[in-house]
Amino acid sequence: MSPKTRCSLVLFSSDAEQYYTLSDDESSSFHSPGAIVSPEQLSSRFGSGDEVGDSVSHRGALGTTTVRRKKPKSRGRVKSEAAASKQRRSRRIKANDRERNRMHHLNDALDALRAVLPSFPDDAKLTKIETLRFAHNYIWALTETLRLAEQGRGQCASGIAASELGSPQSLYSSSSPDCDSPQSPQRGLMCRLLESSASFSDFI
DNA sequence: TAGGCCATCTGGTCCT
DNA sequence: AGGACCAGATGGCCTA
Repeated sequence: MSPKTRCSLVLFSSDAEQYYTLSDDESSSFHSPGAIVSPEQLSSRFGSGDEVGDSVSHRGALGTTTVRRKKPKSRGRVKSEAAASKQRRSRRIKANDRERNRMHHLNDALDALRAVLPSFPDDAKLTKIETLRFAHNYIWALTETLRLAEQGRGQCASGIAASELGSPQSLYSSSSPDCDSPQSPQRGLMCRLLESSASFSDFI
């Protein structure tokens, strides 16, 4: 499935792989939805973490001492609240960025999993839950195939009627495979896979 | 149009 | 303090 176009504002950071998305109220202060904003604009909007902090630490022979900067007599509390707000916003943006990357990595792993699962040309891309269920049942089917092969029965590659194959959707089912049923849909599909899937044959 | 799927944001929690 | 992980909320896109 191709990435869907989103209407939220996308911000590019210095890292080409990273971008930020702002909520509607945030993006409204920039340009129209979908506008690209430079890192300079981003930092001017939210500030950087370096701006936060009102004390300086020194390391000396007697240990670490902290020298507090003189607070301005006026606006002191207002400024610190603003700085704290800026810092929270900065942390939130960083956390959002990490979370986005984390989910991208998770999706990459799901794509990798889809790539090793058998599929047919006319099949639509599996959803996330279908991929996990398919993988679960596929592993079960492989295990069963090996077990039967070890028992020397070898009856799987031929002689399975089409009516026994079951729906491919059955592999996406959330229900556990029926390990005791000799004619389970999973087994039928496994036979179908054995006969038609080159990648699966390579795997075997 | 309702429902499914998805990406993203967000706040909370746990861990280092 | 900051990062990883999680679950809930939200809104967009797509399809029956």
